[in-house]
Formats: sequence, C-alpha cells, structure tokens
Amino acid sequence: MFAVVDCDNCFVSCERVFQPELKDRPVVVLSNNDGCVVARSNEAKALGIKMGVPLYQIMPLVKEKNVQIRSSNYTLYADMSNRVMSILREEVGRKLMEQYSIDEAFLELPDLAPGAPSWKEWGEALVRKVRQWTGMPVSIGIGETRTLAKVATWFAKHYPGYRKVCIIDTPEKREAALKILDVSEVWGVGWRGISKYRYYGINTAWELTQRSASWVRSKFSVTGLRTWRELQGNSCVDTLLTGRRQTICTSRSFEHGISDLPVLEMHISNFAARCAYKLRKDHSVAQWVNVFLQTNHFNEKQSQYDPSSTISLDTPVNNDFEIINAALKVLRALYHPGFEFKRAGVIVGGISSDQAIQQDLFDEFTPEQRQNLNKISQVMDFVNHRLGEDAVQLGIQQFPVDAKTGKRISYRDFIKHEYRSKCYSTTLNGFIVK
DNA sequence: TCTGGGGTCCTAGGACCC
DNA sequence: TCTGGGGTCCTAGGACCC
Repeated sequence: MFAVVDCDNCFVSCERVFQPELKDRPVVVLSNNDGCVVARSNEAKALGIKMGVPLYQIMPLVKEKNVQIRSSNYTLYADMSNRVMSILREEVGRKLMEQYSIDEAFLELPDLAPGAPSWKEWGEALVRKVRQWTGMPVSIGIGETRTLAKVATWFAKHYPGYRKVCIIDTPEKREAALKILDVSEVWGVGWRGISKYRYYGINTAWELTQRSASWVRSKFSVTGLRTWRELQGNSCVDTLLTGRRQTICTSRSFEHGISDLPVLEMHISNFAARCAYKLRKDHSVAQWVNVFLQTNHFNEKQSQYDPSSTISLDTPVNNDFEIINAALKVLRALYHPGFEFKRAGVIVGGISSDQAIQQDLFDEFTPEQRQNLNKISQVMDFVNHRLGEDAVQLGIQQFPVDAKTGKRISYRDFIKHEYRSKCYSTTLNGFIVK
C-alpha cells in the first residue's frame, strides 16, 4: 500500500501559521513578480478564483471581497515543508518516504502488524500530529498504487466526511471512486491530453480502465498505459526519485523587458551562480551549461525571439567562475540588440558526483588551479551563510548603477514582491525579509 | 500596464554506422 | 541512372508533474 500526504493549500497554510488573522478569510499567494495566483485558500476557491490566473484580472474581485494577497516567500515555505517532511520521514523511516514536491510525499506502507491500529486510524493520528507540531493541515490518501493513493487524496480533500483520510483498499471502493472521478483529475492526465480522452468517450477514470491495454497503448503511449495499469491496482511506477537531479535550472521573469546586454549579463551571472551553488550543495558537478532568453509572449505586436544554446565544459565543475564564464559566453553569442527580453534562465546538466570527476587531458586549468577556484567558491558560501545571501559576490553579479537614478542596484530589484510576508521561521526576529 | 519556476520522461526525426 | 535493410545515438520538442 502507498500513502500520499499532501499539504492543504500549502503556501496559504504557511502564511496562516504565522498570521492567524488570515484564518477563515479568502487568501491567495502570488508567483514571482506578483504575477499569477499560485495558491488559494478554500474561501478564495469558493469565490471562483482559478489557479494560475493573473492578479490584474481578479483585482476588482480582490477589492470587493477583501481577498488577502501575499507575494511568494519561498524561504518560509521551504522551511515549513522541511518540518512537515521530517515528521513523515520519521513516521515510516527514511527508505520508505519519497518527497515528491515541496508540499507532497509518498509513503510506502508495510503490512499491517497484528493488533496495530488500522491505516485509517494511523492516518488520522498522523494528520493530527503534523497539525499540532507544525500548524500545517494535511490530507492523506491510501491505495494499492501511487495513482490510486492520489485518487484517494482527492476524495479526502473534497469530502469532509472522510476527516482528511481516505482509503481505497477493496475492488468495490476502487470501482465506486473511479466511477465518480473525472478522468481529468487522474494523476498523469494533463490538460493537453484531456480533449483526446473526451473524443474517445472517456469521461470518468472508470471508463479508462474499461478499455483494453493495447488500445490504451496505441492511443496514449506507454505513459497512458502506465496510468491505466496503476488505476487497475497494478503498481508500475517503481521509484520516482533516482537520487541525483539530472538538471538544475534557475530562471526568472523580469518586471520589465530588458534589452541592454550589461543588464542581461548581470542576471545571467546571478542565475549561473545560483545553479553553481545548488550543485555544490548537492555535492554535484555539471558538464554542460545552457542559457535561454525569451521575449514577451503575451505581446502580440512584438516580434518574438527565444534563443537558447548549450556549451559543453571540458571538465565537469561546480565553481561560480567557470559556470558563470560559460553562461556569459553563451549569452553573448545569443544576444541581439533590439529585442526586449522578459524572461531568461540558466540550466546546468550532465550532472554527476563531485567525488568522481573525469579529468580532461587538454583542460584549460591544472588540477591545482581548479582547486583554488573551488576553494574561493566554498569560502564565499561560508561567508554568505554567516552574513546573509549576496554578502560577497563576483563583480559581474552587480550592475554598477542605474542609468536613470544613478543608484547602485541589485538584480533582486528587478523582481517585484509587493506583498511579501516576513521570514518568521528562519531569522531570529522574523523582521528580516529576504 | 500587469501573465511563475523547476523538474522528469517519452517520442520523432536526423545523423551516423555497416 | 537505378538506390535496401538494420541498427545506434543524439537532440528538440512536447507531455506531464508540482
């Protein structure tokens, strides 16, 4: 059996833990730049506010109904997530717990010991424990496969009678649940594919299970077949997490389009440095660096230009200097004046352990030279950890002065967070906003 | 005017081999 | 001028997840 534990309206719940005045009120959390709604309280959902809707489109409703708005505060959410995850890890043991996202984890459940409480009782106790220890409301679904556990979660969240824990453990319950569940709610059926399911007359999850394996394979490929088998109770998503990440990406949209190369260089340097930092934290190195730029897709009058290119590194590395240099090389090759770029990013990949680096015979640096570059990055990490992010940076990461105001500006100034809450759980007084 | 960010996996098609 | 069959590997793009 599998259980999936899912935080209810995760980001809104994080905000509510430290701002009890948000309780029972409609609350939404926004994406970077305060662009779109990425989390909603139940009260906000009841007002018809949809996931992903741009803030400006719901502004009249926000004012009329006094909807509370928060910018995303990932420092807070990541810390709250870690607290919840550590409880779950302790519950079943490290090996049987897979964190699937910031707000969700799969637990593999061992056979029920004789005399032990039922999974339903266990689940309800776990919901209470997480709530009491962290303040986070969670729902739990249990089933024979991960997909069925996700189905159960949907019922746990939508039917108060389940008291946040729903179990699908018999063929009868499975049939009853799948007959109610719209196929679009099934894990693995996305919004692009949904019209195809409807076209073939499949509207409920149950109707999908009634087709033959070969038919599903021919229409929806192996991924569709996998979902079909999981819905039958045949577990075939073996393990979700393969350990080391295969790619690491840092990207942002900008409040305003950027056409100046030096400003882009500053941003790309910061994205690259962030990727290098994530690599070091994972004890990984990357073998290639990709840079991409995008113009504003919503502006139909503007001609679009979305270049992207990848550069291979002679030796896999994780120090700021080499990752930034590679990224800047790509950026300068991609850059064309006359375009306003609204979004940009750096992806690093070909990731492997920093303990087993394949040396290159024609490497630009000797092992000693590279070791020095690595040491500088490590010292910078140490200082930044002690004194706060961005305490020390490479020069290129700072844009000297703003042409209009003459003031020194940081890359962070290019991202809007008008309604950001405090980092209650990660700074001593909770007053410092990162 | 304002429209997110970070991942994985699969497939089709092209380049290459004999 | 005619122009096969059977492979591997890589990549771009698209689907999906949260």
